[in-house]
Amino acid sequence: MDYKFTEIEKKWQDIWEKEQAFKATNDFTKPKFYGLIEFPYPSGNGLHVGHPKSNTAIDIISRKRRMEGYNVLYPMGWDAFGLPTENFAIKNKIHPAIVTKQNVDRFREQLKKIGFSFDWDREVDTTDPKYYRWTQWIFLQLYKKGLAYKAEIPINFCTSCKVGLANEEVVNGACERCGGEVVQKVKSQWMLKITEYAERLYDDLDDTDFIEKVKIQQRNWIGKSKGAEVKFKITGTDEELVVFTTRADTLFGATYMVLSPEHKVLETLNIENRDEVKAYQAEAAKKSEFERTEMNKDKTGVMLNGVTATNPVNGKEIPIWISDYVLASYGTGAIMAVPAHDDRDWAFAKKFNMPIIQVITGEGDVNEKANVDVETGTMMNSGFLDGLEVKDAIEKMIAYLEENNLGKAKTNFKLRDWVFSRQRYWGEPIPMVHCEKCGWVPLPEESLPLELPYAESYEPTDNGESPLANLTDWVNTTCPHCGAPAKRETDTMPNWAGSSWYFIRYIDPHNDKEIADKELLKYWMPIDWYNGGMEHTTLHLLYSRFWHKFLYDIGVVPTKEPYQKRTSHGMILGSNGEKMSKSRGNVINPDDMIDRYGADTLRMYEMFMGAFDQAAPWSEQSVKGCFRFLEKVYNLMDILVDGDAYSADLETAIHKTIKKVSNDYEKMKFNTAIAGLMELINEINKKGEINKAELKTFITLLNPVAPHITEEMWEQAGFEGRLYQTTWPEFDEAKTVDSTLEIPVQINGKLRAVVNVAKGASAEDVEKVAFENEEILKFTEGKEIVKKIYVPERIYTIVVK
RNA sequence: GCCGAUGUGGCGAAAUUGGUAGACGCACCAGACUCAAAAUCUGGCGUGGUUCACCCCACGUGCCGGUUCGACUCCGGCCAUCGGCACCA
Repeated sequence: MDYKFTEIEKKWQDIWEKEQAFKATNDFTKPKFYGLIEFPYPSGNGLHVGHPKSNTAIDIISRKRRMEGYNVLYPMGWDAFGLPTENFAIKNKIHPAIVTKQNVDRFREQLKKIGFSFDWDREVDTTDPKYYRWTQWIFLQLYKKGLAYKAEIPINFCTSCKVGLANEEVVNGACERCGGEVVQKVKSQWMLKITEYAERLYDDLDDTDFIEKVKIQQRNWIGKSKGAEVKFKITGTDEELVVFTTRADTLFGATYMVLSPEHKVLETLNIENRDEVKAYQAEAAKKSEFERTEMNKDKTGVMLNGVTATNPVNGKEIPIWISDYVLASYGTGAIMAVPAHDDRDWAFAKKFNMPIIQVITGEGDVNEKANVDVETGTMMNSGFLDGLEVKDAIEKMIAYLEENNLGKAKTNFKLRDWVFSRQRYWGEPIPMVHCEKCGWVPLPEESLPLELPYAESYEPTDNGESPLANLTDWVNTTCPHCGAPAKRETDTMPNWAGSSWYFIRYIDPHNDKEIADKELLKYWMPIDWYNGGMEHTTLHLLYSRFWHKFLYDIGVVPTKEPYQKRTSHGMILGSNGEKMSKSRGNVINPDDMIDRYGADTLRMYEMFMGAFDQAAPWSEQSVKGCFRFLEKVYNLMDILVDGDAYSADLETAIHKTIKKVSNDYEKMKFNTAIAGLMELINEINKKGEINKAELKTFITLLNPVAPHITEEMWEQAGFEGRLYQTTWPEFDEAKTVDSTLEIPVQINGKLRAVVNVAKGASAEDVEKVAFENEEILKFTEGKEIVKKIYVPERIYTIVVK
């Protein structure tokens, strides 16, 4: 029979839609499963082959869960605000809303053609005012709790996109999106205090089932360091300089201090060489943060003349420097320099002839090279710490500092607050109004959504203002507080805003009273399984966890964490092994694949191509291999015979396969699950017939991967109801083992024979058979047998001398 | 520099976590079918040696060493590739 995949796939997609096959019900009596994949950004290029990889994986789990009796929520939506759409709109003079609609329609159609079991009734779109009403609402809650604030800060500014960027969006000094040059620019920006949640974002990872890689990357990004703050008196004044150090034990080795050029205290100090300092500050300000970190080989700096500090533990007077190797944005913007045990301080000390004092024992001369290998060691030149082990010395020093009010234990994070303003059109308007009298005033919640006004031109302005600034009719408003004339905020939100909570809206997408119904949230949260790309680990994943924790704190959501489990798929590379990109000309269009081989083949190939979490190159030859397999599957209809129990000669193979496929799907080892099904079909074809019971199990196991062809076969074979409504097959552990076993026999670790024994044979049984074997006798005759080892059902080993 | 991952046939890979290395698929080779080709089916397919052939033997999972009856798997030391972070005190 001909495998007419186009016809079959269309037929079943229509039936599923008509029957609302994958609708999630609010049936609280059933256990729930909430499966999620990152909703796509509907770009003009259409669906990428990477999308189906993630989607199919969770689709497989979702389909399996339904058959296991779960109430499954597997939704889809659109993360549609963002720069590419806006840039496309500017270039082609089409309104971004229209571009978005076109792209969404295309994406939806493409996704439907692949047969994902999404509940399409729950579609969300971040650019829909009914949706972003709640994005704005969340912002207002953040504002009320003091977690959103406006600050004049140097931001990363992309000279090409003309937009401010979060630290996370700057890659090697360039804009993450366009690769344009990023410079520092001081602007008044809305900021979100993600740093207030740093500790919890770090610690609560312990309660999740995220894959280890994701946890580690998040922890590194949050960058927790335990240490101490230490106060240094500025000699002859009452002023103090506070530094942060992770190595309080090395305080006796601090021979000078360094301040960042931006340090506030510099304004008030009585510096003799003020001009020199000013010149250095100006120089540093010109450089971008990237340039400052790039030029890290050569240390520069200026010593403050006429100002010194006192080392609090030994009373020594030490000089103070400014240098751009000290960052204003981390710790206190000031450090104590311990050149003997820090590479950077050492390089600086060498260049400017500062004294180097070794305080921890170790090999090598600290005058030649800093001794930084000081996790262990004994204190020296350190007064009351002398002779202590490093670990104890840190503790003792911190205790000493606290007792004498010279400092205290302190934990610092690398994570910085989230720059939330964008000077762009295509984003959620920030629902704030600036009044001369009242300052920043939030819009009343009832007035939301604050809709994005229609604009003729949405090109960024040259002065770095948002295009909304040109819409004076919209900008000019009245103060919600006092009624006086006021101006709206013209910056918009970053596109991370809409994606930071979308999974909440899926639970109750049409609710116009609240973000989502409490009972429903209680039932559906948390998300049981979330799959997505590693590239979102430090951006989307962290931001959405932050918002979720905030919503938890104000009683909106019932769980501390949004995602119970997070997994990550490997990238699909072009057939040349390089990243797929238009410029490399190695892009595969999923539509082509569906036209030529069908959606089931596409789905199956993407699951079969390699380990799920690893990158793998595209191979059209292998796509054909999967197609051939599905043809073979379809041809099982030609050899179908009656039978309502597994036949004796296939029983073991089937039980084995049920076990393997069930386990492998759960572990996302889709490639080996499929290989298992291939093995089974090879065995069936060797036999030349399959009975109905066997077919039923076979197509049920394959269904999550290839839902269309299997549903069609289900109908053709005359099984009752629909395959998507059936239950997942069970296996009998006892029947997964063959009745006779092939036991390899090794002598001194080398395979010498394979013997057959019955299932459940004892070591004595195996020994008996083994020593009847000619090969074995050949190698054991006349030798002393030292040892015999039997690993049940695995291997039999003889050691001879 | 730091953190993480990876390294196995011509290629994508697998190995129940210490127990027959290379399952499954691709490519390739041979045969069948065909006037022929495609498709399909059957068989072969790590390297080397030996043999008419079946058999058999040795070697083989990035490199060096170790533990073990037995190592892709564990331990120690390197090398390479790819990600992420990077003057974070």
